[in-house]
Amino acid sequence: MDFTTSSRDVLAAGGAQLPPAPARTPSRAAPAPQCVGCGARQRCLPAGLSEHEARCLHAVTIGRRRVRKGQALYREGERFLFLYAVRFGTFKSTAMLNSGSDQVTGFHLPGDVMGFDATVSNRHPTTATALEDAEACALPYSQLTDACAEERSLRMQMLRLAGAELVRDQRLLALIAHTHSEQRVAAFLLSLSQRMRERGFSPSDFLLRMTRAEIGSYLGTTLETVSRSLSAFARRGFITVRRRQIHLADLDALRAEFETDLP
Amino acid sequence: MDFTTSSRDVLAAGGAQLPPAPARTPSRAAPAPQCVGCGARQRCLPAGLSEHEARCLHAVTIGRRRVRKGQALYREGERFLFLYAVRFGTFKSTAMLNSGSDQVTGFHLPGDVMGFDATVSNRHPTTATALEDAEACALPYSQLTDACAEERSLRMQMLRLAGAELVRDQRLLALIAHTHSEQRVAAFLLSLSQRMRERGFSPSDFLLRMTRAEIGSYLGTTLETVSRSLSAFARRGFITVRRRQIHLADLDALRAEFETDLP
DNA sequence: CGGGCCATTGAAGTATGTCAAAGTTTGTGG
DNA sequence: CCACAAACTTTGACATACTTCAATGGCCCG
Repeated sequence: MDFTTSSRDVLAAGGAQLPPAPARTPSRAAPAPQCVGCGARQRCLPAGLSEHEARCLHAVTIGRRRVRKGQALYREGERFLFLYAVRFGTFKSTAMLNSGSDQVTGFHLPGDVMGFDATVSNRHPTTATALEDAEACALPYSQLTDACAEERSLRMQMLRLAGAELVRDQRLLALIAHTHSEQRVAAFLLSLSQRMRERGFSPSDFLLRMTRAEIGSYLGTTLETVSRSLSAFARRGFITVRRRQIHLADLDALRAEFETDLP
Repeated sequence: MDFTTSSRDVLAAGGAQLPPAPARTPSRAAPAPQCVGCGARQRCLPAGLSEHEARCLHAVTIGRRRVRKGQALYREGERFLFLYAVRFGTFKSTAMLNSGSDQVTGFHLPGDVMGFDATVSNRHPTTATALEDAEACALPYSQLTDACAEERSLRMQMLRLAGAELVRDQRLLALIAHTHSEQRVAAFLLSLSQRMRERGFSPSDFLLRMTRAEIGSYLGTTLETVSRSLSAFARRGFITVRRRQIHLADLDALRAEFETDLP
């Protein structure tokens, strides 16, 4: 990890943590057979693997699951059989609280691999819901761990992806535990911007696929506070907001906002 | 995972999530050669593996590292070479914030395996410090992933341990994001109590190895609030506190406290 | 085109952070 | 072994960021 920028990537997705691809294949990951032509390939499971190394994925039968907006890819409590890699679209992960309400634990963009948290109990501890029409690859966990026997680099990639999620959660924890709400919202926007950039989208203009309430739940605050923070940023000229449409007019100002007065 | 009690194990350590041992060896995990005689064995890496399965750990040279109170086992930014399994003593994990102050990201008891968060970047993103004189096993990560080639169950155990930490962080996140400070402190005490029980210590009488400030940092609040919460519990007769010595007089009342008025 | 969801904004109440001071324990060095 | 210093904890008073409650308006989808 590049520690000089770590403070700016507080909420970066797991994929953002991957080291650069080996020099041999500088700008694109080696294609696993089923992955050829997938737009998310370079941020997904085969990322960073050589062609030879990715060959062991031949043995894995990868299914595709189309999910409509609002529908669940898997639900809390379901048996754990697959890891899921986002092909396109956006997902949220949620966990039910005692009270019955939902806590949002993550947002997932193309290339993200979901489901590592199910390895403990063989049940999914969260529900994954599509925030727009989306598609994911279903990776049979059993076959995947079998494939790991052959290729050391795949073994390490699996643990790396799990570790990436761990780091992401730790940073979110630090953010929520130690900053004020405006800084959290700023960090959220910066993180999303960075993830959009990494996926080839505009880092300064994008559509929020989640509601203010979902952002609030994720950041440990209320929808009103999120809305007020966005309005405050807009008033100060950092951003333009119109409903879900976000334009980041001054990324540096936003970064400064996020870095100020930490305890 | 047992979902009926999940709400009570909010902060449970990774080890707490392991499924029961196979019927063949009901009450003790199969010994890896170096692990024979280790008190933490049943909650550690070889937990749940059969004797045959644990044999592949032969090839792993396990070193022991003695650490005095206040000293670091590894530091943030150091190269990632080993996972560490706690033999005895208590550790805290901390990450430096922008401001230079430390955020506590976890407490680790015997049997806990630390370091999975380093798999992403090949650097430790946190510092592990002993809260009392302690000892840990250093597991060479490279050898460990090699050993995974042979044994499927070891591969799964590795991912399971990483996933356990993930679940723990997610629950802590939900706790901090969605509860008031007294509930967090109650949950912290309950979690510690549970972890003590799992390790064969008294679940109702134990010594806190961490300061109020460290608890506060971990729970996203201040040392004063932690102190006030403990005093409040004591005043209501749920617990007795004397400095670091804790006696849980009424576990059920504490659970009720923790479960009340979630949003 | 209408109903429901979503977002914005205001006003008021409150939990908790902050500042401060005193007491207690632990550790250290003479 | 004692004495002093440093670190930790407790408790109080005050300030404030944020939640809560409420009302309005806009947008989208059926």
